Amino acid sequence: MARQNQRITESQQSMLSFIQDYILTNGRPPTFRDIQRGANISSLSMVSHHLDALRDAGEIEFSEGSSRGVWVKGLPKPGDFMRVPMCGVITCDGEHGVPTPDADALRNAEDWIPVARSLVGNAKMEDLYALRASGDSMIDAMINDGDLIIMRRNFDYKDGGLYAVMLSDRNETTLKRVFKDGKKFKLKPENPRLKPFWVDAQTTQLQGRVVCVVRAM
Amino acid sequence: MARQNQRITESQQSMLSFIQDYILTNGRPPTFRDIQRGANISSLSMVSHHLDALRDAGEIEFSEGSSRGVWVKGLPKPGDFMRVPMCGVITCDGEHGVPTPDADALRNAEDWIPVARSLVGNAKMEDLYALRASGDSMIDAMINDGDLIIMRRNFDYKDGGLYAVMLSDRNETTLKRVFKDGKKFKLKPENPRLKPFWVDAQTTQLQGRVVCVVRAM
DNA sequence: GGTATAATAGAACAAAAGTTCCCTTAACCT
DNA sequence: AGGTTAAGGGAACTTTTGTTCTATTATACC
Repeated sequence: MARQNQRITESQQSMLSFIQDYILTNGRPPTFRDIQRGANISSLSMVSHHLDALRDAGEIEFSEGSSRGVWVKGLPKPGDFMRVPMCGVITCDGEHGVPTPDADALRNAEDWIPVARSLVGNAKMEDLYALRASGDSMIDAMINDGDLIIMRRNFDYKDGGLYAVMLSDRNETTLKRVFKDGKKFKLKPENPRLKPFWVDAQTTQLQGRVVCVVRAM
Repeated sequence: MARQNQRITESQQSMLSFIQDYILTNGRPPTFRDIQRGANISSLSMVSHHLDALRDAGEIEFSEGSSRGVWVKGLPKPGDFMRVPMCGVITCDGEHGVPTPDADALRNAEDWIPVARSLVGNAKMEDLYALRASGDSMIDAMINDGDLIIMRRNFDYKDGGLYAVMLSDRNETTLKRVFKDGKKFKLKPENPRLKPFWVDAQTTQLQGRVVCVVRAM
């Protein structure tokens, strides 16, 4: 039986760190010989042994019979993330409003924000874009100056969500929490200290849904 | 000269999509033979040709002479991200306050949140943990019910940052924006409608710094 | 001290994977 | 139609890389 089932030795630990660093640095797993060199293991068979031990200990997993098949458990994989194009600034000063970029603008953006897929639900990458909030005009929606706002085009309407709302009669686009109320929309600022108000559904367009707000500090 | 410097053919495009999908699904790049099978390319030499074309078009990059060396440009790499352990809930009702887990609690957390490294600056992974905000008691700090708060132990003090502040005389821990003001700390709620107040630096401990706030909707 | 057991080193081997060559087919131009 | 050029197909070849085997050294136990 494998004695190493519980604890791993020092050289196995250093091997594990090397493999993790290698993956983080190079974006792909190392070969056995990469590991031998990088973690100062004396022979290839030792690499193989230690890998077995690490797998028994539940630290790594690897697909046998194929190259570069080692992976450190729990390490994030590229598929856990998406890139979202950065498409401008929300000022909400009435003049600019909330920008709604088209497909071309999305594809050719120069700035891309990496975002965990778990944050954006089942949204397709083509439908997502990011905006930067400017000023404190969205403080009612609990959005602060500098916040990153991730928006989704082609959303499925969900009552009570935050939307980029276009009021065509006032020629104004803002972010508000939206509820359907017969032939009217109830627009409710996110801040509970402010009162909701109603608008006519005919003169109202929901241009995008706020999927996520990120504030780095 | 290579004609394909500008545009890529249809089969090259489908090859590119396959490679991207493969990386996202498997977490490592495909081999030439994987590509041949997966993208229905008739021969290995065609795979090689198309890869050259895609590289000339700036769509991919690859390290020659080593296996699984293809990478789609712009695709996020594991090194772009970190995992942050989820360590409980902030209620801020005076009874619980803001939890401050120790190193062991961090390592053995059951839930891990993937976070873009660009969000957390130069913080080490061991110093980061995540909390879930509960209730609207932190609305003054522009933090809403359900928000994900990423905290950092072992921070370097930065004037004007959001901190988990422990007031030992009141036996209370809350999140506030902090400024040094002689021998006192000025604690300023994030909401500009509320007034700041001062506390004695001696009876005050800064237990952690808020690095990032994430709100999924 | 001797024996059994595990750890180690080194090399050879086998499989996987990248590279190249040559011939065929299609497209294009005059 | 003929010739030139690009695209495609297939296979052989070389390098990279995973696997295994055996002889050797260290360790533990009696």
